[in-house]
Amino acid sequence: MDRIRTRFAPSPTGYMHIGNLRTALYEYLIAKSQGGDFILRIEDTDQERYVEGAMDVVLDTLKMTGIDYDEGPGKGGEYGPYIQSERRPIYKEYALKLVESGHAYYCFCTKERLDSLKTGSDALGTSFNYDRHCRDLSKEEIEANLAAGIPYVIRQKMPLTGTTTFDDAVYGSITVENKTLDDQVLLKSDGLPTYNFANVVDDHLMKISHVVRGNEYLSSTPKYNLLYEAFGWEIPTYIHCAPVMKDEHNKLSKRNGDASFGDLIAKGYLPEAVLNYIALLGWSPSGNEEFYTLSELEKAFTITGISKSPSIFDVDKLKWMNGEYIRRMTADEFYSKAKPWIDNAVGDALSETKKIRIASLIQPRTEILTEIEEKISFFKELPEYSTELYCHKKMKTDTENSLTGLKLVLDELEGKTFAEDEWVSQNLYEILCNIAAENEIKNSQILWPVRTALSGLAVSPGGATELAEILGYNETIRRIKIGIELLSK
RNA sequence: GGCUCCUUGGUCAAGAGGCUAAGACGUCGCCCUCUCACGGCGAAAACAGGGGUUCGAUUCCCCUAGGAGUCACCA
Repeated sequence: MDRIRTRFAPSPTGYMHIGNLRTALYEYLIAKSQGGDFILRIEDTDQERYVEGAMDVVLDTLKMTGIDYDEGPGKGGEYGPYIQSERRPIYKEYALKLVESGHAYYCFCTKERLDSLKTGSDALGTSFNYDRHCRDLSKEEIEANLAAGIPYVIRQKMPLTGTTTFDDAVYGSITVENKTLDDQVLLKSDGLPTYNFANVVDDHLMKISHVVRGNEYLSSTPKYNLLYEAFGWEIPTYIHCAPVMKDEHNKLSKRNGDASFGDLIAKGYLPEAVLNYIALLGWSPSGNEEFYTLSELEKAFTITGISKSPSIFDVDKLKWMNGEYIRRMTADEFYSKAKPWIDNAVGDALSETKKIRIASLIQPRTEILTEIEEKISFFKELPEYSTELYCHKKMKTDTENSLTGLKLVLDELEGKTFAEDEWVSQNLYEILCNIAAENEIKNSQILWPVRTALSGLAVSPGGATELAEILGYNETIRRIKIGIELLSK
């Protein structure tokens, strides 16, 4: 069997679509799971869509996710160039070969003629097919038109009868009637190939063995097959993937304002988590394991696990998985990822040690990195809060006993000096619980008021004594006094 | 509209003639607990509908319904 070779062939739009990234992933995995090659080819034959810097988006994404290509722009390879606009002369040459062999023909129809055909078929409510007006022009007519410089396109000459069958590794065998196939344009009047034609030529020339793409191409695949046959080329294995959806009816798309890969990263998702999640969107491993690194995926991936029906992108599950990745990090790893966000939230107010302590508190409470800031900004500045916060049914607290509790704590702590190793959560916890015991009240009637006074929030990343440790003695006393003052009004 | 494809819980999905129809997210409940989260335990929740084939269909076939894709000198 020949070497497995797959390719990712994005058109550079400056937006890394999640569906495209998933296709790239599958292409990479199919190749790598068999020890094959993964090629990057840029399809930029549509000059109108040219976007500055768009190729960098593709390159950066692949780099960030670890999807490394063996051949492609910037890397070279045996079958370059890998940018379609640099391959221009190739396509015409192959189109002409098809004309010679009788599988394609010159078409000199004007835009106006085609438009009127189209409006005619629209009126009938039927599909538009080219009426094959130029299909059987005589050699003389063609020569004359060419000599006169009349613009032309080259069209594929479809068989008029019979059927064409192709096999897809996901969808199985699909057969269509040849008479439903349009004599599609292969070479445009500007001399550039259409996507369908360039794809076939490039895939063959680059020795692509497995063509992986969205299932929107399923219906044009018979035309591909006919092209391969006309050239006498070996037909690749087709693998069509169902789309990634935003909801039941709509694809995930830039038009709908849906997040691109870059957007997700900016929102605080980790590239590994995103990759892991989308690997599972439309593909299922043989066991129940859901967590895979890229190299684990390379081992586990199988084409038979790809599903036929569309998958809805579930942000909730991605979030959960991202949180799971965060929780599985070592404390050091998490701190280095979280540091920019922590710095942003608390500035220089706290020492490095305190920040590390904060990181340890928020690590199990963070699903995406962007949540960090709002969770910890109270360390820097006590928010304004309502005394309602002191009332908690389960803690059996109200504004009155909270005031009492805070006063007891203040009495106990104020004026005392604490060594550094004494002002720690564990020790403070004992002190506070002792206060409760001595006064025969519930622990919660001390702890809840203190936690509330220190955070000014209904929920906080840590309990009373953990917050106190980080805030330090002075700030703790200050915030307790503020609480007492508020409750005394 | 023609052609092609798809259809298991709210979501991702396993299952390939006989199963109490997996697992995960989410939801809900309980436990743990200095709030919340983490963690632990548990619950509710699905084979689109109708016909066949078969001793037996989620699984095979047909039809219906619903959905998607495609029908460009766009990719």
